[in-house]
Amino acid sequence: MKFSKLTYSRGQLAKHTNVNAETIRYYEKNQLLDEPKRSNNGYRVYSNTHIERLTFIRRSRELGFSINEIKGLLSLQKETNSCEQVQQASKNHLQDIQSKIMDLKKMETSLKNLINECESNTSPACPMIETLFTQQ
Amino acid sequence: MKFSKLTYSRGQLAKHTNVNAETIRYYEKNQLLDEPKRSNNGYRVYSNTHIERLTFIRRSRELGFSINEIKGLLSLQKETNSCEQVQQASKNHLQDIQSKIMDLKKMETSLKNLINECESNTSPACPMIETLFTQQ
DNA sequence: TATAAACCCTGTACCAACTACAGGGTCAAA
DNA sequence: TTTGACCCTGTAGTTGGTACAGGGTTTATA
Repeated sequence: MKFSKLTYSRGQLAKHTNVNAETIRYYEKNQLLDEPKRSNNGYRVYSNTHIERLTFIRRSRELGFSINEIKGLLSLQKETNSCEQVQQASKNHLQDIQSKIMDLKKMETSLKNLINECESNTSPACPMIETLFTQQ
Repeated sequence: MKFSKLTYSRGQLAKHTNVNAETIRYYEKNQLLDEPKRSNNGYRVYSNTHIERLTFIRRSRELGFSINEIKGLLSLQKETNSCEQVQQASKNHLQDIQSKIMDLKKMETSLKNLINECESNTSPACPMIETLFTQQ
């Protein structure tokens, strides 16, 4: 990916990176994104470095990394020979994702069962509601 | 499940239902749980009805229903012949869960691929970080 | 050239679903 | 009697943003 311009306003950065303009301010406030220079009128002036970094943040968010995890990755990025640590952090995160998947699959199964009971229901009471009220 | 007592303090209700005592106050403020009577000293006094309802709420939360969805279910519970509506609400919710599962599985796959690249890495740079910085 | 639209700035409030105080009052047991 | 475990209220913090309000600037168009 090549960048033709050298500087960008907040709105332009937003468009280039597919990140909401307000979110950019949020990332700055939360120290994910460096404070950019300002032009005479006080407007933020971003560089290609910001584009790269913000793209990294967006991709990491899409992978489900939290803001704090991304901070960790960004600090590792600066170090050499940090690949193992990056790997370890990612494996931990992978486990989180996998356990979320398992939780949701449990929900899915339980919910499907309840819906099936409703499907074959002939009584006036709803078996789903009944079960939720009485189980455990 | 049989209840031996007729009334409960907030802490006792919390223990019986496995819901945090502060959460009970939160549910009351958000109109999920009826305001209980008060004793002379101002303490909340709960009944078995509250136990049942709070159990319903907890079970529904465990199935991933939102507070608003639970409000909907609780209002349906009062109506007769609402089983179809309950079913429909649950099917909608099931779809939400299933799309969350798919999203997480996508994350899982991408993350696994990135970790595998790290595994076979011999260069000083971390391929995961590189990819996150440069992709798209 | 006027003016309107489209930006940019700041700070703050809102969302969900809780949790965790602070700063008090009450109650039960040793 | 005094200590600890409760209870009360209101409010702030959590996560990852989004959405104003109330201002200033810049750009496009009539």
